[in-house]
Amino acid sequence: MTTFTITDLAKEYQITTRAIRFYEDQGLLAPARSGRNRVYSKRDRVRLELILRSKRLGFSLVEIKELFDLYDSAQRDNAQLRQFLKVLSSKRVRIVEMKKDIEAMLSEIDMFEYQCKRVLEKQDRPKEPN
Amino acid sequence: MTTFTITDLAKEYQITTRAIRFYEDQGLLAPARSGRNRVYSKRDRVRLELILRSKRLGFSLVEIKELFDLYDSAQRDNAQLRQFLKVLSSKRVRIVEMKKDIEAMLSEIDMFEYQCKRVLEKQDRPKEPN
DNA sequence: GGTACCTTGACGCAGCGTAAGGGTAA
DNA sequence: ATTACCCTTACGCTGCGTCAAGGTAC
Repeated sequence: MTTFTITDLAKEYQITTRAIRFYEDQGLLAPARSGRNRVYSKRDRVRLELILRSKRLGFSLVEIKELFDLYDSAQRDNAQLRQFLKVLSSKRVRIVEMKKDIEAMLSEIDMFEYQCKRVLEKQDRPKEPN
Repeated sequence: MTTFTITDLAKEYQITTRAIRFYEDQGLLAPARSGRNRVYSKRDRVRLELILRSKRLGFSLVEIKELFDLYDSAQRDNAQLRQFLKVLSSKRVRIVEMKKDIEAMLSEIDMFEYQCKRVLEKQDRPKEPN
């Protein structure tokens, strides 16, 4: 079994060990222990990846935990599985909204760049040299 | 001149007046006043829109303020304009990264949905009819 | 004199960053 | 004994939400 230490994961994902411990505090991770030390499995690592991506997309830790819990209980409970599907589709809606924000932002950046560059060009050649 | 009250903007963008005042505290907005009351111009509204979109994309208020300040000084200062262009392109990099996160997330949601639905179908028809 | 706005405080919560102080294994 | 990890505890900052307490305009 491949396992990881907390610093392994911290380095791999460019975060602090503090953050990883905090996710555990909040019930998002539950690594095994070897004495006092935390030992992370591949499954823990996958969870951490999901946490980080979700966070980058603006989801709160509470939200992420709810999804994890729902997913876990959906393995045994059919009603929970249907609920999980519902929540998933609502997340999808939000993500599609974000995609729109991203497109809008990119085109705004394009516009700003275009305008700035025109200003600079004008100043480089004050009188258009025919 | 079209102007807006703080509640106008709060309602339009579905945020609290508290948030709008907070952006002012942080130097991101500087509405005119009519007595003690804040009066927002179209330009203020555009700024607010930019703030909100940037925030939804995970930019910090400090970052947004720096961009605003840079943009303002770029109107007069050529070096600042070049600096502004640099910062813009770094923002673009981050946004493109986010776009990848979004695509990854969407395909993960697709996978989860597909798997869940298969489980449900199996349970609806325990023994494949025919 | 309501009610429907506006104002300025101020306290509280989330999500960590950043030491502080200490144990453990090579 | 130093280096290189690991641990827990705790205080501080950001970005507001949410009262509180009051002023102003119709």
